[in-house]
Amino acid sequence: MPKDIEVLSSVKDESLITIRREQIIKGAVKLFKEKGFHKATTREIAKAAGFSIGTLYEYIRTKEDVLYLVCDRIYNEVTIKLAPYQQQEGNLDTLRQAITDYYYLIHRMHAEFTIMYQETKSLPKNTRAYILDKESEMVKMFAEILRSCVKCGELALDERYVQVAANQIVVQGQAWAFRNWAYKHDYKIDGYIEAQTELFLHGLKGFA
Amino acid sequence: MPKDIEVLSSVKDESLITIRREQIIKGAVKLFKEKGFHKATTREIAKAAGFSIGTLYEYIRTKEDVLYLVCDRIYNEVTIKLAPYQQQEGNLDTLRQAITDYYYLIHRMHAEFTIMYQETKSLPKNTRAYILDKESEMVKMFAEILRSCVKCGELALDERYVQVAANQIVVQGQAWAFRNWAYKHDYKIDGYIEAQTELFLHGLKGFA
Amino acid sequence: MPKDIEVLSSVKDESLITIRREQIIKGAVKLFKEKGFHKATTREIAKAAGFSIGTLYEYIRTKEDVLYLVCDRIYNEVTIKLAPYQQQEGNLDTLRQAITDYYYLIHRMHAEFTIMYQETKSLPKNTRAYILDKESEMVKMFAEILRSCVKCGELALDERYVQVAANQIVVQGQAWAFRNWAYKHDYKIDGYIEAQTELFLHGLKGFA
Amino acid sequence: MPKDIEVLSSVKDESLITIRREQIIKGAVKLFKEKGFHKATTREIAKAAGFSIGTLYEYIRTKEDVLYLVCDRIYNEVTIKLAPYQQQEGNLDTLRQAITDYYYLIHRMHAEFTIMYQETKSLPKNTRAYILDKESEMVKMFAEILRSCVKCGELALDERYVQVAANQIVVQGQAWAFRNWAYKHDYKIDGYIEAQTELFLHGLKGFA
DNA sequence: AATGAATGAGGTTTCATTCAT
DNA sequence: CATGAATGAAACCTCATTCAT
Repeated sequence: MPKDIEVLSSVKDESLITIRREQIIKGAVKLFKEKGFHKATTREIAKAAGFSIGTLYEYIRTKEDVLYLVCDRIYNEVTIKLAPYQQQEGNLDTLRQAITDYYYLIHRMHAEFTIMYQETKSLPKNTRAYILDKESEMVKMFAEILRSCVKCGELALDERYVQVAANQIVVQGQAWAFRNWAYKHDYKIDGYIEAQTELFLHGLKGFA
Repeated sequence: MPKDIEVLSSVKDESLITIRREQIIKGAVKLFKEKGFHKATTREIAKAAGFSIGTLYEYIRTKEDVLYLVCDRIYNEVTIKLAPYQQQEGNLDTLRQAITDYYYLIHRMHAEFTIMYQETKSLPKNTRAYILDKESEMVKMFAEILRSCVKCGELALDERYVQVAANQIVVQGQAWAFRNWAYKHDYKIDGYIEAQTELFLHGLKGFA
Repeated sequence: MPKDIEVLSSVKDESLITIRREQIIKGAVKLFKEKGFHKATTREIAKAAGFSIGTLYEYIRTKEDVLYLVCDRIYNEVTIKLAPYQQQEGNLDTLRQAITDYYYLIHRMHAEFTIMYQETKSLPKNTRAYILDKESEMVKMFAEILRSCVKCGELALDERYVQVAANQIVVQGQAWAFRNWAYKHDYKIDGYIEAQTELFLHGLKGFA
Repeated sequence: MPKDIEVLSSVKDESLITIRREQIIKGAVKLFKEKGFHKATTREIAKAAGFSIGTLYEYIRTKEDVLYLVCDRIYNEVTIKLAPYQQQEGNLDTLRQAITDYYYLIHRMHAEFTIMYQETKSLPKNTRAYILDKESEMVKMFAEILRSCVKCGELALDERYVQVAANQIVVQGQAWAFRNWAYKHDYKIDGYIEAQTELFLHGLKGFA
């Protein structure tokens, strides 16, 4: 379990910090989605958050902190959403439900996911590692569900391929966000989830 | 078929342009891979290419041109590599072969693919559209092969899902590049190709 | 009446803007006089104004803005100085007085006038048009005084030539600034004003 | 009499130098008129002249040389045109004729005159002094004609004011070029010459 | 004599960050 | 705690000039 990374703030009042960071994340997501992390200036971020540049720097230390805040937010939501599925015996229905929940979450937060996806490399080394750790955990969670399904006999998936399969679930979910330009004309989220799920389960050969 | 976008050069000698652009692409790929497009400076690009900043600007007009050159290069290679598969009747073997060729190409050019993948949004609007067009063509090509397999009876895939499937092939290939951190401990490219192919064809349920 | 052109500033405090712009104009005039607009660098302008390059750009948006600021300043002063003569019945004494006031102003601001005169073409199109408009207004003002003199019988100047005459007054005044190298050995401003006035009024033939 | 300034050339063939310089001047005048000396690049100058940048530098040593070539050309033409009036006894008719010749020349070469007028300050010190010298000579020539008129009794102009008068003739001529925007709607060159001449001779008071 | 590719100093402008108020 | 003016390093790009061919 990755250790939390603290974004330092010179403000003492914790509840205020929460409020302001909320504003920062909300403004930043909108901005980053429009123009990307690099083309968004700190002044614009402050403005989008609803306060001055000086105030912004009371709650973060560098521009990269803002990006981290956004990424961290995503994984917090994911963690909350998928908590029920962790360390629990499951079957194919559990898997289907986890995928559905995960994909809907991505759909709801597609702006955030796209940003994370495209700007991760802009994070400083340590925070970047932290984010990748979080992502790995998520993969691990899906891997566990897959193993559960194997254990209870509903799936016959060789252990060697559990990793690819779990990664695939995660990637194809994120693809709904970062590759939406390719899907939006032909699919809605429900159809996408259905198609992906069936493809996973039955493969091309058995798919009708 | 998207119309080519010309990167203007003030140098007249076409063969020299080819040589210098080659140097630019090679240097830029290395650099962008290391620090990303935005953190790489034009002077560094020039240095990595092996000449002065002034010379660099004899062969491009803006920094974004360099990124475009890199992206364009990728699709040229892809087009060449996958040309044999275009507009041709095929079966499951054809599909397997196309996927294999495509994934090996990505493996060989993983640096380039990662860059393209993460920096596409930094391209100016028109070149960005051009690149997405190229990507769409590739998806379309895999879609056609899939339809061929359906036609010749080796596959039973409803037309409604051809799009997702084709996109999935493409995305999972690219994932080998941009998500290598997740795969490199457990897979080599051959194993990855094999696993992906089998998953596609037989799905989780029938996979052993 | 030409509409004012706003030079945008990212600073909000209006009075501070006034102060800083004053510094900018003062420094720039000195600098432009010495080396001309093109050879003066923005960094030098900032230094001459007494602050950093970053601060300079808080109060202007482009180097051309500085030139515009200088030109605009001149016409503000001219407008203030010559306001009493506008839209008012006048006679030869009025004319003499207006010329005298105008020429003294030019003398006092000869550096500024020389700059405006030589660098006007460096202004971007719209601001350039604005400046020429202002100049036209000034000519028009002298033309009106001339017409007054005709109306009250102190002058017999055909309407067809009012334009040249008015322009001549303006040009010869500016010549004191931009052509000072030709006059400074033989004239002081008073002698110059006197000579010009008499030449205008009596011509070469009657001049003694 | 100012000593000629040599623009060095690495080409030996004198007649070729003459031809090429002609091309340079012609191209440069067109270019400078359009965008000014500073915004015109040497490459553009070379292109406008009809040859390569390398060749351009066979016939000049610095960009400023081009400007000097243009200015020098003007005074050569003026000298040729006004040669008949030098060191010769004259009367009012001589004066009228000299002015007319001079103003027509300016009209014909208005592009060149405007350039010289606006870019003189961009010349390096020594060539600039040379050009101002040439200008002074011209003023002196008109001054001499004026003195002739006084001597032969057709004019009653105090010696103290000969300088202003001569300068005025020169300046108002140049104004036709550099201030054409102010005149072109109301005058043609003939009307302008007539108006100026009459104003000079009879002044505002006696002008009808 | 003509060419044009190469050079790099230096120009303008941006923007993350600080700090006095 | 909030503000926003000030800072200056550093980015992108231009262009006068050279020199090998």
